[in-house]
Amino acid sequence: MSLPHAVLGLLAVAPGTGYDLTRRFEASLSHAWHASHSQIYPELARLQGRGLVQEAGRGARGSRTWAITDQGLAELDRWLVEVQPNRSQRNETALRWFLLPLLPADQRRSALEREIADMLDSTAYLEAAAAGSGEVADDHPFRATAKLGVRINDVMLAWLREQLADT
Amino acid sequence: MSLPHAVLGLLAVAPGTGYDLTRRFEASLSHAWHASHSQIYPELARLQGRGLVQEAGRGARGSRTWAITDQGLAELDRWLVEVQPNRSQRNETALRWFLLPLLPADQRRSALEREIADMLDSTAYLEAAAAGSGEVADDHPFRATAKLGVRINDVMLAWLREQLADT
DNA sequence: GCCATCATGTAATTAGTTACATGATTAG
DNA sequence: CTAATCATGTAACTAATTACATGATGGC
Repeated sequence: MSLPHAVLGLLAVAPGTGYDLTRRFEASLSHAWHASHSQIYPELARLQGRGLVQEAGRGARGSRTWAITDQGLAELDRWLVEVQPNRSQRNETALRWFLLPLLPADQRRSALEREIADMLDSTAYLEAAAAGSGEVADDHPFRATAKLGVRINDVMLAWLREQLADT
Repeated sequence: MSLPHAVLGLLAVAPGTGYDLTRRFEASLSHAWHASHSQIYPELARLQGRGLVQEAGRGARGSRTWAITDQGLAELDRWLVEVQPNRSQRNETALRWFLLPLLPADQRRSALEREIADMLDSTAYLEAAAAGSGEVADDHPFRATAKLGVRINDVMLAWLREQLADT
């Protein structure tokens, strides 16, 4: 279970409110992890209970800003270094691409065309992130993963076009 | 929720028992979807209830062989063509790579080295699958996704090595 | 006879989604 | 004044994991 470490990681970059974290999951972590506010608020409470985050102040509209503690940083490092990652994955896109050969040729072609269009959208989005569009600090190394995403998309796009040509 | 369609897809390739499907998830679908037998048996019962699969015979040790029905094939096609895929994902590897810059340089280097080793293992496995190692029928186009996996791994490996060089 | 593998299920728990519920502030 | 956005939470439900439970067959 990686949600607590995703939250710790985002708070290690900068403190923030639950609402703020929800947007940061969406903006900078959407290719790696997804979490909605209904998961984030209870998780912040649990992490506080474990001493890994603490309230760093309250703002307007009843907002609570959270910061990672030294214990939280230690736990994040431990997880990155010691815990062997769970490589099993569920990826609906990969599942679809795997099953696409089951479709008759004409339906397969139109499905491939839709996938190509979606992939172009995704690449445009990641290129903006790789160029740095304010979601994270300007020179933050996190942008490296967006660049990786662009390269992976290029490979996937080329593959989709080959499949289309072969159909 | 894609589990029912993953099961239908595997049964569209060939009929099989719940036990058999469990192994096929592991062998040919592990890069796209993961499911254990405790999910598969109840799912087969549900699909039977919806008329999308049917029992195609019983074998030794109380085994039940399942086959997809025409209704099941129609549902699978409909899902592939009409349902817009859920692109939100959770990928622990991507999360780790995203958070790696938070580690001090020496720990980051050893973490990157471990990732490189794991990636080489994964590539070896996928290359065997792309060459065709009996998991699916010999000329089955499903092998195309293994080839895509190899190419993606190449890009990821190059990226990891760049990160290591920059650390 | 015993161990590996084949084979099927259920129960308890944890994780994640969707829906419900409420209220403050700000820009137009 | 009103709509968008900021802001936080809980409840109900669905999906997935881990643990429990049992038994057959085949090779050594």
